[in-house]
Amino acid sequence: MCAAGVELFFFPSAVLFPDWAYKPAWSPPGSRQVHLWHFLLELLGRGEGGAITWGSEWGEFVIRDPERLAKLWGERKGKPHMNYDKLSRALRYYYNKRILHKTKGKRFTYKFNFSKLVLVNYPSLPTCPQV
DNA sequence: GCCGGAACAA
DNA sequence: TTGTTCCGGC
Repeated sequence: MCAAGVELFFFPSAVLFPDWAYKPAWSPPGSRQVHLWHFLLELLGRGEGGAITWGSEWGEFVIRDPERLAKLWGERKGKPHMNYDKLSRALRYYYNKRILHKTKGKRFTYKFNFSKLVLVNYPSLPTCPQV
């Protein structure tokens, strides 16, 4: 079974993203770098509130309060001057990495590529030819 | 708003 | 290597 198979096996039509999927497989003692996609899944998983929510499609999410989300992200990273312009630039770098892509036409709306996230989080899993 | 190049930090 | 900062362009 490859990673995409694992994804299909463990992902039914659930509303929330499973806990194991966004928890780092290994815990670096002390200095763990919190990645943006991990932070977003944290808030989405908690149903944090107005800042960000799941969208209509599977893996799609909508940023309801961009500047508030940016402030939360800035607090997490110790970057007091973070704003949505800079946060969204980081999101755009995910396009080529195939972690995210934009839902065109929908404002503040992006979509996760979950199978890619599984590969990033669990590199020990066998890879698929065309993930 | 959204895109992506460029310089830079960690 | 993952963002952060800045920015011209559409």
